[in-house]
Amino acid sequence: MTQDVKGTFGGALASKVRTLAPSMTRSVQRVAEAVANDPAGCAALTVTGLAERTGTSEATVVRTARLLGYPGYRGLRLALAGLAAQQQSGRAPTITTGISVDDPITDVVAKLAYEEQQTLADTAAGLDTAQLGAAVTAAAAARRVDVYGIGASGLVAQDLTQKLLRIGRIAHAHSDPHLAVTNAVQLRSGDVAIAITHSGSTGDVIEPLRVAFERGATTVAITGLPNSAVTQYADHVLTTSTSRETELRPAAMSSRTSQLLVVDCLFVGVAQRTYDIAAPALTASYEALAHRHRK
Amino acid sequence: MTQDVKGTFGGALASKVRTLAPSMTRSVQRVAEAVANDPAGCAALTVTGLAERTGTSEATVVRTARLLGYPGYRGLRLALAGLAAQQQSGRAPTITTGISVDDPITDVVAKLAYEEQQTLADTAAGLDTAQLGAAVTAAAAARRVDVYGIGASGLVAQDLTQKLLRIGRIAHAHSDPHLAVTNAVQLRSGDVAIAITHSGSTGDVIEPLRVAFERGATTVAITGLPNSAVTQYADHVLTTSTSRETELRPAAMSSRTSQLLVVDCLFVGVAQRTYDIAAPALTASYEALAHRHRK
DNA sequence: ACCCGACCCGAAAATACCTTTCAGGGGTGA
DNA sequence: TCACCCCTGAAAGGTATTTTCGGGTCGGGT
Repeated sequence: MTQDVKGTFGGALASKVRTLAPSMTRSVQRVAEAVANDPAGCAALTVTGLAERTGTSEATVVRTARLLGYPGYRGLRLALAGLAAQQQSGRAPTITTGISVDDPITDVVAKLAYEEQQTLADTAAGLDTAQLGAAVTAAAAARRVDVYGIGASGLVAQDLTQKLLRIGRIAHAHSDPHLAVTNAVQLRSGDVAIAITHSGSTGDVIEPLRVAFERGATTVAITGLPNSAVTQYADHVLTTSTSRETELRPAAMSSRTSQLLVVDCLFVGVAQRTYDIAAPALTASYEALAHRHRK
Repeated sequence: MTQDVKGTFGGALASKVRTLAPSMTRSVQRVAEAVANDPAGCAALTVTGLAERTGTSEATVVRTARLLGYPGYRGLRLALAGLAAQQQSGRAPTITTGISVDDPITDVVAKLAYEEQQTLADTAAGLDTAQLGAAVTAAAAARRVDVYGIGASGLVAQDLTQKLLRIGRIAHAHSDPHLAVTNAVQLRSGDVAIAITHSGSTGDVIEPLRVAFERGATTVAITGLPNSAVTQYADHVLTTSTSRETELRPAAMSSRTSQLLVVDCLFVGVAQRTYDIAAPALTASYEALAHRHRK
């Protein structure tokens, strides 16, 4: 950090200092300047501290605060803290670039959070609610729901399954391609099969969906590429966002966020449609867990 | 629940209050709520004033400030002033209430996306980067990393494991409590054990962490309640945000988002520290998958 | 050149505020 | 029912802030 770049902020306080400067005595001016140049730093100081830093006395500091229109140093300090916060938050949107190797950990957190937020916004914007509604309707009425996913998408599949089970739906997640196909054969009209694949071309996931499709089940594809292979066997296609991946943030990471949002929407939708069953089921599972923790 | 209008702002402080609320006593909670609901108003009050307003004593106010992570009331008050300033400087809160049964599907998508974004922001704001850095350093140097998680947290554990494996780290996820303990016994100094539990009181997850802790491994807890049981065996605690859950959006959902962000940060951090190994490993796994899709 | 008045300024007293200690009270589990 | 623990507020104890006050300096007048 360079030494006094801070001085150029355009707060109301700085202008007040400038206006009043001519009518100030030397010592008071020193204090006022210090305060205008580094609000954040001064906010952290006590009267005594600021007096020392400016080479003056406590009395002078208080006088300065009064002159600037505050009831005392306490008031000035509060205002300073506010300024500091604003200053800091104004600096936040400097996140444009991706994550690089030498980013400090603080930046990593900020950037990741920011990117995931972007992903969520993109997904929400790009989601076809008509398709989603259809998928929800089908899932809410289904005898059973099978979900296929492999690798990172496999976890999303399990997440969906866990939640559907919680609200009394019968759901299964399959990561094993063979078992998936074996189970898909059991499906028939009125059942629902959901395939989750970011690329849309994961053979191991497409295959069971194809089987389910041919057996007459309602099929749903959650994918980032709406024109990919998987969609040809899908009655409803839910599109996840394909945000750019950087070297340190592989595709799996952003696609997962996106997939989870879609899956959550699906879940909440189903819960709404089957509220009479879902609500007590949720309560029951909540209590069961609470009991477990208590013991 | 009271129906204060102001209470819906999404500051880091509000989320911290929510996070810690369960572990708070009545009086402290009263103070915390007052502070979260009206930062600006409280910033203008002295300890005595705030004590009177909340019908408690000065001691309690100071205790609350400490609990929220400030050195004393002075610190809290400064932070409050900052918040107040930020709040005032043009912020359109767009108060979205929770999701209700009769929301159309379009609203569900929008609200879910918004809430998850909030969760991300809160998590990022509340994450202790020093703790995170320490955890990263330990994980980057570890001989092996074991991750414990059950239920929804189990999926997060698997997610972390998958990613660490991708960059050449040796990692295992355990959802089976018995196997987890059995494996924990194998750990020793230089190894890392990570427990993921939202409530912080999941016995099946605490137990293996305790074992790992006693065997001399570096232990990390990822939890929403930083004062909970799990932290007593944790060298480093990473706090996830506890956003309010609604009936249709159970805790598992928001905690998952939060946990995943933390896990991602951990992953990226480790990838940075071990860049020479991580980068080629990522490329290799990417190509292996591309090849698989092509066929 | 000297004196006088006005005004700045900082040391120290006075006060307000914050923090800590301590003992009573209420709830909980045995 | 009893004992225990932990929360809680009253009051003592410490800082931080404010006020007071007297020394010092400077400019103008004699």
